[in-house]
Amino acid sequence: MEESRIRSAGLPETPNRIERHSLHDAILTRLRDMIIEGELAPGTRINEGQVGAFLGVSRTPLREAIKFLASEGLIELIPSRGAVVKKFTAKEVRDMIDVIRTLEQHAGRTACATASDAGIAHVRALHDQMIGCYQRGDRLAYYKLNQAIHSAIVALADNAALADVHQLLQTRLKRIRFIGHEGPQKWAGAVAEHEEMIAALEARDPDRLAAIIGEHMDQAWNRVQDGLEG
Amino acid sequence: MEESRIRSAGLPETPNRIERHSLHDAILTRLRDMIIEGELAPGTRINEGQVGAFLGVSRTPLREAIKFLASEGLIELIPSRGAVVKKFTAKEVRDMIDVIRTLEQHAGRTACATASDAGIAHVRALHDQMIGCYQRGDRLAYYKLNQAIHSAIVALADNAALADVHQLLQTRLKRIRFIGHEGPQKWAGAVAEHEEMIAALEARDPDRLAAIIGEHMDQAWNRVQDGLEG
DNA sequence: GCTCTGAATGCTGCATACAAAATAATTGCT
DNA sequence: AGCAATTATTTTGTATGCAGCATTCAGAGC
Repeated sequence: MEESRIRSAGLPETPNRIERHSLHDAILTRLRDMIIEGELAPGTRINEGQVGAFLGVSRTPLREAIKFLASEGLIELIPSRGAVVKKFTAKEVRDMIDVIRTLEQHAGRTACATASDAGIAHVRALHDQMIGCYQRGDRLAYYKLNQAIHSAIVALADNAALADVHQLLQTRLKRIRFIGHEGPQKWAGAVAEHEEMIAALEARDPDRLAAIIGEHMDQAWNRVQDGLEG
Repeated sequence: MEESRIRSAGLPETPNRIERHSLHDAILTRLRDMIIEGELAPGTRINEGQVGAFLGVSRTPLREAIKFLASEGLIELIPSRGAVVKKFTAKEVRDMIDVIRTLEQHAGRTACATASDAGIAHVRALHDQMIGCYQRGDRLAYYKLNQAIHSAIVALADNAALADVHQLLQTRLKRIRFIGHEGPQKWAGAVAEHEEMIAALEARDPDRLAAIIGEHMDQAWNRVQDGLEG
């Protein structure tokens, strides 16, 4: 029962068909990726027919996924006119980073007080991996591990709501950060800041950790800003 | 490119097109209300056929609304088994309040620095109204104004992302808070705390404001806890 | 030449129809 | 009677069809 399903005739050769068991999750992830990677640029109106045919699914589950992403803030719903990929202004991006900073600082403080040694060691392990990526110059893997580390620190706080909202904003920003290619010296700086973060975490020094996170997010804003202005 | 808008030039800027999003928003609000008011109790499995018939809509837009609410965290999706109203544990509630405290404190600090006098005056006005509700013993109106005030303070920070995530958690908590009926003395305490909050805001004293918000959220947790156990 | 009007087209929003999965009911066997 | 297996029924998941709104474009009127 491999290919017995929908055959959208006459569309791009590459089978972009979806393989998972639940279409809902699959469409969701696929759409998110398409938005993050810029395949669906901000401001783009999502044509249900076209996108549905492209993904090889009918409009019904696609629309459900669109509604879900709309609630996540990646997509904007316009009455009787469908959905467009949300376009973020510079201020909105700065505001998002501002909130993420607040959340991570709070998470960090909590983590210093409550996290297990094993949990902290796990973050350290991720960090070591990331160092490897840096030395290898593997930007994509670095990028992913970077996000993973920030999420891991938030996870140390053991607060589902905190992790939720952090993840939400992180997702909204992903496309933006995906663009930001900092130069080598800034990259080195970012790595150094990470090193300091882990150190403060291992020392369980909440104020120092919060301070570094604050710095780190400021830098993130600078990098993004450069990327936005070109 | 100037978009498609400038057609009939003499008419009001915003066409009063209330409700052509019709069903989607309507179902959304209705479902949220049903959940908040307990008509759909936590843990309840949502039968699409029944609920759809009850609301007088077909399953298609209902499912879209369910997906939306799932993304908001009010509903949980279980593969091939539909949707159930999310049931929050005591820890989850405490964690949500913890995050809300952090967000409101940050909002308060920002507001002290950047809010306009008019904006602060508006919060004061809401507060005065709320006092009226308190004196009249109008719990429902008080409850709604209470939420409005907290949202207004967050709004003063002029940060859309902040407002978004705050609103998100606020919504998740609504049903819980809706239950919590504190006794008269606690109610009086809450009113007093609000008074202090507004005062600190008018004085633009960020640390004091943050401290009071912290206290206030601790109290909120107490009240909720009583409600959960009582 | 320009604006306005109205038909044509495409797309969204909703409902219905159909397929697959899960739950409930029933039968058959020990 | 108890339990397993199987069938029936309910419910979810997906596709398709249809009506109405929006956008476009052609032509009439100025």
